[in-house]
Formats: sequence, structure tokens, C-alpha cells
Amino acid sequence: MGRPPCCDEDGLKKGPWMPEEDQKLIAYISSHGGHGSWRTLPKLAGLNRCGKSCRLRWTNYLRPDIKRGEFSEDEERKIINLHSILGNKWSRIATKLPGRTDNEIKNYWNTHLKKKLLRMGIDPTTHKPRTDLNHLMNLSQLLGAANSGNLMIPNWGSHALISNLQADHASHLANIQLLQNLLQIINTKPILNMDNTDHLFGSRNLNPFEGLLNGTSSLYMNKEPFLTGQEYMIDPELLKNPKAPNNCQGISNSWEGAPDGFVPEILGIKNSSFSSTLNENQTENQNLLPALLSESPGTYPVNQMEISKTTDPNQSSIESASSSTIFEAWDKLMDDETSETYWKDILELTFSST
DNA sequence: AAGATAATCAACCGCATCGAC
DNA sequence: CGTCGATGCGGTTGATTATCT
Repeated sequence: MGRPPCCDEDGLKKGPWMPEEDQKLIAYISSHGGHGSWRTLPKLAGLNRCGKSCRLRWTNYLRPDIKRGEFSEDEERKIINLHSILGNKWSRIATKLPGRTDNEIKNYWNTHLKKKLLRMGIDPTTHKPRTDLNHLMNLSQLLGAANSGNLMIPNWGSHALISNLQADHASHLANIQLLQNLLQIINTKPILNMDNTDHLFGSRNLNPFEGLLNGTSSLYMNKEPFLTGQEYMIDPELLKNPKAPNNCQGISNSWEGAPDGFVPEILGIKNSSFSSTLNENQTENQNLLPALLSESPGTYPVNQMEISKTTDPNQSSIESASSSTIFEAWDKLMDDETSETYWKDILELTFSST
């Protein structure tokens, strides 16, 4: 069986559209009050194109209600938020952004937003903090550089005080993210239970993750500590999507107040997703790490190579390498006297309600 | 200035879905 | 219920433009 492609006919033009072709298409559709059958339209409109090509040209470029130009910050937030719920359902996302086409949104996602999220340490596929080795290595380096005062940040101002503050801020962000990544890995590694984390912290009482692991941490029990009133009203229909991740929380909310859009809720601090997943979705989360590490080819070259070897007996060493890197960084952090108070504050906040 | 490389985005391709028969 | 044609959708390609060396 099999149906021949619609564009098999010989002599049909392909490639970029000429202004005259655009005019013919616009003239036909406007004079007929609509496109009618795309299959027959080219012939009737005097176009040497296949119907599919005409439809694409119309829906992606010639439609009068198409909004052109830069995406606004509001649109960016909407796209990221919707993508966290719907995934690559570009046409559904497009229905929530008047004037934008699915193709335009898809292109914008692939060329801008994906990179932006990666830079922020967020996996654009899962919308969770990245746990890949490369990223954690970068974080460790960033931490080291920031803590030793060697952080080189071009164009961040020449004034020494400003530079110091910025380096301090970068260090702060990296610390928070490192903590988040640690939690993520603990969350996704059932093998690392309370018993075998004792050796890392000396005793259970010192284990900073206890509250998190038993779901009582105030850090993640806070319901909506960072809401800014800019949340998107998610269409209830969207939430009915059976394919939507059940613990998706949406990046959403605010990008203000932090450089490059950094916000705490993006790191999962916003709500109880961690505590709830730890308790209720443990089984599911046992499979989370591979999902978190999966990414489009080329994004994380090292990990992709490693992850592709799913049957590789060394697979566990990949995870442990990643984990040990983080724990080394954690040890370093905890050893650092200058950051002791800082971490004490965070941990006190974490356990204040336990 | 010229070539190399990266980024962007319009357009294509093939599969999925839906409705008519 | 199965088949077929039309349309929609999402991944990918490749031409063009911008930036770097």
C-alpha cells in the first residue's frame, strides 16, 4: 500500500517562495473567503506548487494575523511554562500565543530558549535541574573560581566592589544549584539511602538531607513562597493531557530579580515537588536519572556517548562518577570556612520546621 | 578582505490523525 | 470495520546571514 507523497508530481516548484507566488496565494484565499481544499488550491490559484507547500506558506507566513518580530519576555515565559506541561506540542503551544505559529515557536525554542535554559542549569527536556557531568564540572569550576576570587566575568563592570558582589552572587547561585543537583541525584539514586549516607556526614544528625529525604523539610514544604502574581493561568484542558509529566511544575512565574532570569523556583525550591516525589513516586523516580540525562544529540557530548551504552556494565560508574564529583564539591564547600555560615543558614532554614 | 564557523529560520519530509465512504 | 484521501504535526534540512579568526 502506501500513499505517494503529495509533491511527487513532476515540475512542481519547491524552495523559497517568490513575491509573485505570495501575491497569487493571498489573492486567491482572500477572493474565495478561505483556502478551501489545499489539494486543489494551487491549480485554481495558478500556482506551480503542491497544496502542502501552499498551506505551509499561508499558515506560517502569509496569514494576516501573524505577529512578526521579537518574542517578548512574556511570550518567552509562556512558551517555557507551556513546554514544561505539553512538551514538544508546538501547535498546542501556538494556540496559546496569538499571532505566533507553531513553526516559529519551535524555531525560537530550538535556537534561543533551549540554550537559555541550559545556561541556567535546567534541562530543557525535563525542566528540571541538570545533573549531567559536564554541567556539574562547570559548576564546580565556577564555585572554585568564585570562592577563590578568580572568577572572570567579562563586561560585568570594572568597579572592584561591583565585581566582588557579582562574583559573590555567581558563587551563591552556583552553591544553590550544586545543592539542588545533589538533592536531585540523591532523589534519583535509591541505592543512596539514609543508611549509606551516614559515612558521608559522620552521623545521621549531621545529614543535611534528612529532612528532605523524609519529606519534612521546610525548604520543599513551602507551598508557594516565591509566587509573584505573574503565574500563568494554565488552561485546565492542558492539564488533562495524559502525556503530561505528573510532577511537572512549570518554570513559569517570574524571571525578574535575578540575572539571566534566575529564580529559586526553577531549581525546585518553589514547592513540594521534591518531598512529594520522594514519598509518593519513589518508583518512578528510580528511573528519573536517565530521563534527566537524556538530551538532544550533541548537547552533552560526553554524556550522550555514555548514556547510549545502556547495557554497558560500567553504566553505574557513570552515575557514581557524576555523584562523586558533586559530593567532592560538597565536601569542599563544607570545608570552606568562609561558606560555613552561608550553608548553616540554608540548613537551618531547611530544618527549621522539622 | 576572505574564508571558516555558527546561528537563524523558512521550507520540506514523512508519519499521524481524522473523517468520509 | 477497513480503506483512502486530506490535513495537521513535529523533526529535520539547507540556504542565508552574522560573527569570528
